[in-house]
Amino acid sequence: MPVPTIRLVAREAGVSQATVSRAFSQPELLTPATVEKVLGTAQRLGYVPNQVARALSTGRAGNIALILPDVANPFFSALMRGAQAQAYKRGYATFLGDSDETAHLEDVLLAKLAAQVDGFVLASPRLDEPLIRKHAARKPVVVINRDLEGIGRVLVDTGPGFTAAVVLLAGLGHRAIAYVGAPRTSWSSQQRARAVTAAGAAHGLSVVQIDAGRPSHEAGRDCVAGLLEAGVTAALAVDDVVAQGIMAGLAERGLSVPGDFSVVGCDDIIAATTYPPLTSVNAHCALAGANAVDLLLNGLANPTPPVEGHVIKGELVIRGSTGPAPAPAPAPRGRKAPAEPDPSSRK
Amino acid sequence: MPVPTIRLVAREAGVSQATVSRAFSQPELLTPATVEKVLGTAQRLGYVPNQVARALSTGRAGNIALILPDVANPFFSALMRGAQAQAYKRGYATFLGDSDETAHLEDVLLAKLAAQVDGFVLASPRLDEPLIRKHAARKPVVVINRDLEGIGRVLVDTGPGFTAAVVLLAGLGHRAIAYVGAPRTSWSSQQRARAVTAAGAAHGLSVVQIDAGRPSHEAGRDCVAGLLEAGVTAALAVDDVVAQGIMAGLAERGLSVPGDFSVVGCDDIIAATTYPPLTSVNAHCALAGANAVDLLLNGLANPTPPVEGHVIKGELVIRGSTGPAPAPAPAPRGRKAPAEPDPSSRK
DNA sequence: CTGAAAGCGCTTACAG
DNA sequence: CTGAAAGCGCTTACAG
Repeated sequence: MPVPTIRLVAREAGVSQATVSRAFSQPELLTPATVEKVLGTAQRLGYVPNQVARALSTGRAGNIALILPDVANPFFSALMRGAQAQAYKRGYATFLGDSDETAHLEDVLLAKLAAQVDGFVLASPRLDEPLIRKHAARKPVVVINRDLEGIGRVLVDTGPGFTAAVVLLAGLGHRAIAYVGAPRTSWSSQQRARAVTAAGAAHGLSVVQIDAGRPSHEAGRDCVAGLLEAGVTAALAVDDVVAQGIMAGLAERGLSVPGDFSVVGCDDIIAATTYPPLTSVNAHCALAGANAVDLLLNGLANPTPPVEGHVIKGELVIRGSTGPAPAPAPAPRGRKAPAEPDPSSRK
Repeated sequence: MPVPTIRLVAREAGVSQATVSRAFSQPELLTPATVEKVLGTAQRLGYVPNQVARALSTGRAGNIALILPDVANPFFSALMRGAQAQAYKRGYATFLGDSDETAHLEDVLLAKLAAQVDGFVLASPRLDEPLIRKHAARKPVVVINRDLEGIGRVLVDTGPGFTAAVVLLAGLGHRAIAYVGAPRTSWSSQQRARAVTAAGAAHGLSVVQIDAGRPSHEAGRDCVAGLLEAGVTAALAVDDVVAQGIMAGLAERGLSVPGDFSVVGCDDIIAATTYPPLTSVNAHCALAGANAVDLLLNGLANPTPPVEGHVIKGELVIRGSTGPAPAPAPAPRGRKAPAEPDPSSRK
């Protein structure tokens, strides 16, 4: 059963192809009666305008593409959900390109999809700046969490949230903390590292930085040895996945959170579901995705779009993974220590 | 700067459009010298064949669409990752449609994308059978986790895994267990419920069924009251997200896993990252996605594709959320009980 | 308000 | 092995 085309509808409705076309794209040019007649027979025939033909004719594809490093990461799947929903609302379909954290694949995906989309949303691109600019020169591009002058961008400012987290930890008596980050290429991680360093200095905390590599649960777990060696009592992680990994690594060693160690994450997607629930900086992932799509689509509608930078504030959400600093075990001080030996050694 | 078209390349290379076209799509029909000449000038001009025009002309889009109920669910994001990667490998781009667990949106997405894709992968469709068949009659469709005669499908058979889980629990001394499922529309949930019921009967366990509604962390947490009321000592959940929710609900009430209660999940994406790590049935999500794409694409290549059903076995992975049944508290039995009172009440 | 016709950038029988 | 030409299904000035 062949798909009905505009010709068939025109013939059946007794009008020209142009009229059928207008009934769908510019009904205000037609008599209500004509519109109704055309739409009616279209409905009856199951006709839907062919997007491909429309795209070739108008030069507008009605599609956008979202390129991201890893859909399996909750931050990006939440972001993708927000982006896709918003694009759908505005009549656009969404391509997904997963670059597997690779700059090269990102480049290839951009090139391959260019002809089929009206614009791109690049979430946390791993591409270097010149290449991003090259693609942006050919097709409208909005980047998320990358601050490039002259390119539309949505930035989730998690700095204040991380600062608040450091203040929280300082207030709880922690003196030595760590920031566990992703590789240098990540704008977000750099931003968070800076906030932690600055806030730590301001509150007299010593701060060590650890690079976990590709942000994953394993990466978090694997850096626990380093954390303990460094003698810190709290860690702020680049995201919740890494934070959860750190908690798992601590649990493996019999350390409890927050009793023995405090952990802070970021994104706040899985944070409420971990055990214990993570204190985390909310990154408003879905909103970031939706805003990026809006920025892109508004730019398309506008002949000379002003380049906008949209900033979303990420605030701290305090849950159960942060608590008072543990009393230092190796060198107990205070007068009660000698008078009250460890109960476990009593027997 | 206008995008170069086939005409420009033809003129510059001193050949016809047909020759340029062939140089890209069927070079074996041309002299190597001609191919080289054409490709050279194309390269120099920055020419890339316009996919949209090609699609209109050939009727082949070079795209597929993946429709799923919720990208934010780890099962589907993992599946999407596998599908997208495989499609890319075979030269296809992937549209994502998130139906938000809604049959209607699924229907709309199918219709809107139909003209732009060569086929669909429907993961756990919420659509009723007649509508799925309607769409399958127009465009090649492969469904995942839905058993529809005559339609290509990939089924993850988690039945044996759930059976193994029930056997495990029975061996650990549990006598009353629960299956916490999703709504009736889910083929997977029905399959799992059947396996649990059958295995429970075979091993003399009493089995209660609880419907958690839309599978989510909250849904899992919310059904804990019902679980405890029902007097069961273990729960098997439709997926890991719900299982994790159940663990959270138990923790809220001061119950420990697996000490006081055992929990089993399914999918095995987040299972290794929860605390305690979940005993779970591996659903091979990424593989399912990749296989579905292969099935679809192989079908496209084949003039009269044989309808295949591809079955993936899901096996049980035992971790820390399952343990011996707790001794029944209200009616302690055994001779030692009176002789040895609870130590905590001693003081 | 509506229609006839050209054109979007390709592909592909059909000739030669 | 290569070219001229029709056609894919729309949209949109241009007339009327």
